[in-house]
Amino acid sequence: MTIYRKIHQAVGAAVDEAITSGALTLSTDMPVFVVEPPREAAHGDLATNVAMVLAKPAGKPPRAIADILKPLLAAHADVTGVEIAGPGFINLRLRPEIWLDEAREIIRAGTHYGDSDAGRGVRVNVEYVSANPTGPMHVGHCRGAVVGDVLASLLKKAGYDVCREYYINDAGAQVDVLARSVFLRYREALGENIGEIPQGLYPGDYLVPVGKMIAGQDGAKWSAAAEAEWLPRFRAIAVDAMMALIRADLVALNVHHDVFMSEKSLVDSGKVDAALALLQGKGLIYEGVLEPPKGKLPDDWEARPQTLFRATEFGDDTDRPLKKSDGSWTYFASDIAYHFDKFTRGFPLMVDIWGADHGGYVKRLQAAVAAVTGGQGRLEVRLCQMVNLLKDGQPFKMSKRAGTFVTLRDVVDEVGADVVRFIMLTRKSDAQLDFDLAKALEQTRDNPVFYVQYAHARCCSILRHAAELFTPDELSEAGLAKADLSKIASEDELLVIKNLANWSRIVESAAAAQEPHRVAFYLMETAASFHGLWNKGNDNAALRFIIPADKPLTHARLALIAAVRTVLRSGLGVLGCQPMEELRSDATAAA
RNA sequence: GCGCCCGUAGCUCAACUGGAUAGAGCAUCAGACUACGAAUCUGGCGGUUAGGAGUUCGAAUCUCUUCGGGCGCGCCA
Repeated sequence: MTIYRKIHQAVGAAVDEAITSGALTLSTDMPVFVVEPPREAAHGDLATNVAMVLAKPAGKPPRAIADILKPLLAAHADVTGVEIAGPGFINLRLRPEIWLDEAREIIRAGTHYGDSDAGRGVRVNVEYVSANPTGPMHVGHCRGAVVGDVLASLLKKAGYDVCREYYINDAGAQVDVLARSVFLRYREALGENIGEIPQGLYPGDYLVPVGKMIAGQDGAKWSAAAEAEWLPRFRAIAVDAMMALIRADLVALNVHHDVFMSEKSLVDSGKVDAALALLQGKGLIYEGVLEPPKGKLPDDWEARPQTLFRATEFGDDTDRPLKKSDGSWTYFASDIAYHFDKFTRGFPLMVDIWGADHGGYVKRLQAAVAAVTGGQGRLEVRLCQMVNLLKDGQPFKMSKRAGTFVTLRDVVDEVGADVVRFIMLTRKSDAQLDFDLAKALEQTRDNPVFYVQYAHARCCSILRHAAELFTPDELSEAGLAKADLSKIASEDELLVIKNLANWSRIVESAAAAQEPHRVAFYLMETAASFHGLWNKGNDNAALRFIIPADKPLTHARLALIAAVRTVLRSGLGVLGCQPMEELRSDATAAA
């Protein structure tokens, strides 16, 4: 159990005791309170707001409640001091050994340190990327891919049962366009001069090998055929080929999925019809005419009756069309079916990662999920704002093969997957992000990736040097866990451990808020606290980690270093970044 | 016109979801290497949290409103 949880329980027990003894009477249920590190380290080890949240239910001023709880908390074996401060905070001081035990626990747990059961095994489906299978991934997909991938890892670490999913939009009109584009490349492969790629088709030369492949397999049998004859085959082959490109891009970015769900398979299996029939049965579908959209009116707008979903009954601003004028389902309709399918596969909680340009779509799909699951399923959507790609402050253009856009591969080739991943998380996802490829490779303080990697490499460097004084056994994790940590006495060192002990709280709160960027910020903080400690040794040689004349002290400090390294690894693991053993030119990733 | 997101130090951003004196980096000023990597660190300067009103023990955070920026607004996905 973490220190925070332990003390949280102790505070809860103190309140219960006060209620039992009659000192406190609550008019409502016990409110939620927190135990957290105080803003000022001088205020103690931990602080709780319990007296303030109890003020109303107990009908007493916060400080009076704190006075009642103070002696009860002071009696706890781990508490060495209780102070009441400010409007009614209760500040606690703990035995230093508590923190030293935590350092030992970190080394023992390894990168599993920080694992939490807060998610209680709830099954959650995280859907991300879901780029259309019409070409390689472009830079615009980067952020959502990383945010989704890291959020999934974070939820898993926080105790959720996570499924990572990709939705293949292989049923829409854009796949017909893709097939026609490939057909052109097919004729080209047969020796025909196709000239310029017409407007409206995909011009990228990544389609050239697909056309060649079909020409190689099928010969000229399609060249004079009607579109209706060749279209199905070209669609299928083209989608497969594009998904192969996309999967390779995902591998390059170290992004993983458990399930690739095909929209076409959903349509073919009748699940769209079934889901819509379900809504029909609930009386939520009707034929009607929508008001024209406010603001600028589309030129070809005309009022006409449509098949509509009563989204307004579930909080949307207007009812939404389910069928196109040609009678086929809209994308919205198959999306309803898709999310209903997720729900029936056992995911009461669904998280979708979308680009901000889809923001207007959130309400209607949440309305649909509420309707089709009878309120049992919950959809949450995290929107990712745009990334402005720069190099030395100038907009970055590369587009070596794709025609008009910068591919994800261009970016990964330029700076590496680890850097891309980390930088994508240096802002909360609903804020715009400038990504300067030149700065991302700088080895300076203002490059957060480097800064964190440097801290990890420094830990490794110290442990390498320690091999001159200690046996491999003594430097193993088991050996370091046995170090006499009571040698660690300085406030600076304890502060570093207190920061490490925050890791599991960060995991829980970042997972609850679905904000993976908090992990990146925490790692920067952890790196800063460690770099600070390291430099204390410059001013005062007695604070250096390796003191050859005092092996027990050195061993204890090495254990502290190992704990720092462990938490950095654990955090980098969540981010999907490789921790670096060294950052020299011959740098290699940790095994 | 409507909806969503956003507005915090000169710049780029945090603030553990309502907590204490709003914190970091960059820039700027003043300092620290006979070392385990100074690619780092220590300190100073810098704020009416866009403006106004409200909710309560307490607001950057919640509500309303004004201003400013971004995205979206039938039969694209």
